[in-house]
Amino acid sequence: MSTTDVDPWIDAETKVAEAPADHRAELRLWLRLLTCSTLIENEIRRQLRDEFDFTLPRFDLLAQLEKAEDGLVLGEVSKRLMVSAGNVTAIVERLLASGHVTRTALPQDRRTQIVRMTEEGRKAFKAMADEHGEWIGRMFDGLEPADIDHLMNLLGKLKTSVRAGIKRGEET
Amino acid sequence: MSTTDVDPWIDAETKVAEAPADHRAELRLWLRLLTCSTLIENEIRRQLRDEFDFTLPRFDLLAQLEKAEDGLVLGEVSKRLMVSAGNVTAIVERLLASGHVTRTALPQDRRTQIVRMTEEGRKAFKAMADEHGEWIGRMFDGLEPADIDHLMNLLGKLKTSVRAGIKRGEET
DNA sequence: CGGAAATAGTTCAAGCTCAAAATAATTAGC
DNA sequence: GCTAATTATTTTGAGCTTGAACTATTTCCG
Repeated sequence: MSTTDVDPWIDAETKVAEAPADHRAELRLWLRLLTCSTLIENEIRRQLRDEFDFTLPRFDLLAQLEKAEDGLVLGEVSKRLMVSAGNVTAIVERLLASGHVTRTALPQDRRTQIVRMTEEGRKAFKAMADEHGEWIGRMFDGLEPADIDHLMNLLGKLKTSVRAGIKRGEET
Repeated sequence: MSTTDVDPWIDAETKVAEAPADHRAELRLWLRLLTCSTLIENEIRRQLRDEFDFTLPRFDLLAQLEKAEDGLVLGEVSKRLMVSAGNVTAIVERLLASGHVTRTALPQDRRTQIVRMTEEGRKAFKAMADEHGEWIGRMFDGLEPADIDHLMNLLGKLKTSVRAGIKRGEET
């Protein structure tokens, strides 16, 4: 039924010759990777909602602003969060309404909007980020420091590989 | 500035005594993990859309049905995909409209609905799954077999750790 | 048996997400 | 200087997602 039953030597030969590679191991790895991030992401959403009545997209946007001291141009936020520009517009709209950020047009180029955290935004973010660190710490608790290091390296390698693969895929 | 500069012996002592752990390395790892899955997921969405005019949630649901020969109860799909029940209802509704699946109430318990793939659904899924494997293969191309093995193990460990951490977090 | 509790799904309102089209402002080329 | 192309963002329409409230059905147990 499956190629895993047959002699590995023959399998390798036929595979190269005619059979399309099945990428079984890669697929399993992708599923496991997805499971991990879904588990973590869902837990963060839940906690953010229960503890702070806040959403993950809003938190993620604030996190970008925290890292960049002098505010960020909308397009830059979109790029960093890997979401569409229209999406950023909508989230900023809501953060504006809740008073976490301000939006100002750049005088020298009135097309571009700069988003900045307000003082209250900064305070609220700090409280959430502290807890957020605890949640992550709790979920990653079963990993040794060496595991963390190793995962960082391997995922770095994967990131590079994925970027290259996407580039190749776009040319099609 | 950071605790990484100081003597590790002193650091460990103060950390336990008073300073809240900052979980810096864990946080960086989580961000990298998230970047990887977002990159991969976005690419799969894009290809699914461009090549087949299909969405990832629909594809994921079909993938669950493919694995389970005799159809699946809605609640089981919800659990496996880690999404809400209402969400599954909506996606099944659309797959029903496009003819990829059927939905039948179980005679012995009329509350439960069983979803099954149709012949056309199975055919459409096969075509997409084949391509899907190629996309994954391309993106994971830069990883050695040993890397894949290693990542599987480490992510398995992470998965266990995360599940345990979530359980501890729920008790709060 | 008969009502209370549990279980399986659906509906709903709000928010997130995208791609495509539209708008507005700037820059480039003649 | 004036039009064309480019750039930054917003708008729009469709689909995904959630938690909470609701409906329908089954099970529990007195």
